[in-house]
Amino acid sequence: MKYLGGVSSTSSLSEARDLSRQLLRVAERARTDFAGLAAESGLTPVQARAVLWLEQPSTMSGLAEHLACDASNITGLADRLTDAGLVERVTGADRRVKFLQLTGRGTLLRTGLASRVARGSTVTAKLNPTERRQLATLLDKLLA
Amino acid sequence: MKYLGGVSSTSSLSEARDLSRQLLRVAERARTDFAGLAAESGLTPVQARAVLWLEQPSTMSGLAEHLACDASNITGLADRLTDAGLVERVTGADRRVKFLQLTGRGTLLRTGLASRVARGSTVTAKLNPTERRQLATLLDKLLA
DNA sequence: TATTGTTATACTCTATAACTATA
DNA sequence: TATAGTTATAGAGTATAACAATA
Repeated sequence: MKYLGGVSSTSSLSEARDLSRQLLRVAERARTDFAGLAAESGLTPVQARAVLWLEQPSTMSGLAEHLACDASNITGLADRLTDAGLVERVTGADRRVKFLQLTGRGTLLRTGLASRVARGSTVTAKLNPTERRQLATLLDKLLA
Repeated sequence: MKYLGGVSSTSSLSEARDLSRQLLRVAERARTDFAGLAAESGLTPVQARAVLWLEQPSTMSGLAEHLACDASNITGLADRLTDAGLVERVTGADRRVKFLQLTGRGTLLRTGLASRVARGSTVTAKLNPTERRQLATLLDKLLA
């Protein structure tokens, strides 16, 4: 940094670095919170993401895309969710395709998990309405 | 939601839910970005977190605490970083304790990774200075 | 031939429990 | 006895490659 000259360049650089650190810490916190909520439902984080995604039935490759992982992993994931009685495979019209669909028990579990994710977020607790609006705007820009 | 009555309750609930979703998406993005930067250095995300943490030498249990995992995992992690030539074990004054210390190559890699994490963040690119200050304030409150 | 899902394989991360060396 | 690290074991997530069934 000492080679960069201007004071404002230097401070904006370290400011950006600190902001990155903060964001990583918040991301870590969000990850931990989510893992805790998943565990309360007896699920790993990836299983929880899968169950939340399955509000509508999804092909296995669709789930792979959502989870951003190779499609070959979905076989085992679906097996474990099936063993837990949360998911069923339903063959599609194109008989190569299998849809994953929540069972009744899976739907119940998903509903509870989803509401806990919505309520249990650190965000809801620690920010007032104005701050939440501000944050939503900023997050929109980050995701744009 | 239709059983909740007041409009403001309803909208603040769905607002909180949307905000949670946004935060999870940002966290996911941050996670993906970080994994990509780690991979550019030939590291897994956990290995990258370890290397970044080792700016100062750390005991193995200290690293376990930082990574929020059981201490038994650090043996293998340290082995892999050692095999990669990035880390050395140094026995402490209390001869039960081993410090993990970056090698010269590890230090070089850490420096590059750290600067890419700082610069490569989605944050720096997409927000102006005012927005970054706002975001920093809000993240502080989330982490409080 | 191309696509969907499965299987086989290998590596990493993770936890628990039993162990060694040291304090 | 207590602590730091290791080893053994097991389960889960991840990728690549080869395969079967279907289109």
